[in-house]
Amino acid sequence: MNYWLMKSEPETFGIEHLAKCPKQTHYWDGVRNYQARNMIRDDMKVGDMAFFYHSNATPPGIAGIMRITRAAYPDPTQFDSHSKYYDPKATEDNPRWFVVDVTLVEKFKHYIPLEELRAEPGLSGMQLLRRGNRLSITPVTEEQWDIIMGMAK
DNA sequence: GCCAACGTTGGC
DNA sequence: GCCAACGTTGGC
Repeated sequence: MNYWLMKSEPETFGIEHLAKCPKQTHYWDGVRNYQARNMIRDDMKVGDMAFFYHSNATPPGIAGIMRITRAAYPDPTQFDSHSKYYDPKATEDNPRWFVVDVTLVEKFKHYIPLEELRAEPGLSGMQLLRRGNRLSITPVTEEQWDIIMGMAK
């Protein structure tokens, strides 16, 4: 089982949006970076757990946790010419972008701001915290997961 | 295949 | 709104 951190801008799709979806489940769309795409397509498995990270928020930080409840399938927004995620080079036979389904597990009572993550010595190796990191999906180690779960209490 | 120009991300 | 970092595009 793997752990992940997934970024989304709460103005567009935040943890409150996921909470209101039927079965608190939705597909995680709009990933348009090949590295992140490959992790979605090849590495994310049903049962994996993920942090829901609010980027471009005030303050940015981790809002809760999700479970991966369906493995990769083609991102429907790539075929929708009205979507901002439309990709004219993608076809149904040869899709370029993928989604997984995520289900809300818990919204943290205590939101963990980025600043707190940076201040935690045990998290110094986290990919999220690396300078210049822009990847919207990053792996998290079990040790990092446990530390952050402890901080959420 | 190089690389300059350009676009995007995301913290501040 | 600024800007550093970095991915993508396209001319050559």
